[in-house]
Amino acid sequence: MSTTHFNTKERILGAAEELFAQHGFAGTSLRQVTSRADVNIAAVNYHFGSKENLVNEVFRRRMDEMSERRLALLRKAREEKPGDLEAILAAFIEPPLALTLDRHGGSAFVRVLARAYAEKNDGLRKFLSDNYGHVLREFAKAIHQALPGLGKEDLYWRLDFTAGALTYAMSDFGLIKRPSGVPEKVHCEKAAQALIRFAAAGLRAPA
Amino acid sequence: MSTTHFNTKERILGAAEELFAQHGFAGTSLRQVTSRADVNIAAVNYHFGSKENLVNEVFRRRMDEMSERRLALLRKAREEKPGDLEAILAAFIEPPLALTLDRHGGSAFVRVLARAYAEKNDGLRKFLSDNYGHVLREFAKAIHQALPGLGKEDLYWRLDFTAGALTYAMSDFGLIKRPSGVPEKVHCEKAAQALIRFAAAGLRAPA
DNA sequence: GTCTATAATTGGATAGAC
DNA sequence: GTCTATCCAATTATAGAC
Repeated sequence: MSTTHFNTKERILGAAEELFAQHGFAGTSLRQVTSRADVNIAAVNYHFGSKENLVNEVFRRRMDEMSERRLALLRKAREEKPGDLEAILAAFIEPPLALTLDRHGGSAFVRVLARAYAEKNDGLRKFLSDNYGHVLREFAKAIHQALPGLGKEDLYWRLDFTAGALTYAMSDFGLIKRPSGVPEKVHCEKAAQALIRFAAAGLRAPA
Repeated sequence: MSTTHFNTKERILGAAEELFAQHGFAGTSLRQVTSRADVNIAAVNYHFGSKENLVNEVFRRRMDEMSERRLALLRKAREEKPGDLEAILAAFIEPPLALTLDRHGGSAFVRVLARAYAEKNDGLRKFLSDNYGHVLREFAKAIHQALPGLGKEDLYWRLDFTAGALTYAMSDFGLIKRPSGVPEKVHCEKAAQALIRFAAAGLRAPA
């Protein structure tokens, strides 16, 4: 612990996260990373072994926390408001959106996440599916209980649509740009509320 | 015209499209492209001048047709079924999904499109926004007329969510995989119907 | 239009001193 | 743990023969 944020390893992770968000994984060179982190080029291989492993570690650092937060909120929602679809969706949506408000570069990570969805092959998708796939399955189970009338196939389609909408919204693609008068925090809360309403209505649509 | 599909230029475009879908733009080298297209390495610079321009041309080839098809269907929907939200959404969703059924590599292009959304800076986003942004604005207008009660801000949010869901669904990320017993064509039509229902319900949600 | 050959640069990774 | 220096493979791009 202690000054984790200022040692070499953390500086590399932070710089890599920002550059991956901006230029993608293949589009970012280790030289750019070490230059931005203001560390020596050899440090990345010393601490991470390879570029591929650096990519994985960039994910692990945020995903572990985000997944636990999602599952904790889901557990709480199922206890306190059983069958409440909006509460389930909030548990899914809020942790990633909260990252965009994080003081320390979490905002870059949500765009890195969007990148990951576009990566087709490579170890990365397997890494994510292996380590965090159970989270998505847990949410599928909860929504199935909240909407027992919805068939499995439609449920999966609509979950995919929801994940796509979330990814898109998180990455400030698209039409919506934060107006300069509106604070980031307010903008994010609006996004979360809008998405929960949209997805809840979509999930409840007649089959 | 004539044998456009078998000359060098078209072969390069086709090979590039497939590789871009699989490995991204930065992750694909021109040598991979020319190797798969079975043309000489120098041909790509002769025909396209640079890698960046090749990327743009890969987009132009499909986007021109797709955008015209979207606008034509939208025009038809507004004439024949004025105010019919589902018809508007169908006009937006069907052309890209139809590409996945295209005999000649259109299926790769939809994944290339998803890649494009993840590209943050670069000339590509500007190229797409400059050349095809008016299509999205046209759909925004149509939906605004179909749902006059929906405020501008919510409309834009929900349009972004819809575009995200579409992108995600097109790219076979996520949970849904086509079962081996189901033909591609049936799978795509199911996806389109499911998405139209989902998005229509989401757009109609109370503010 | 297509080829060979090569220039000029940049990439990931490592060896070895400190 | 951190540095310099370097290796070696791969990249984009071009020059010039055919």
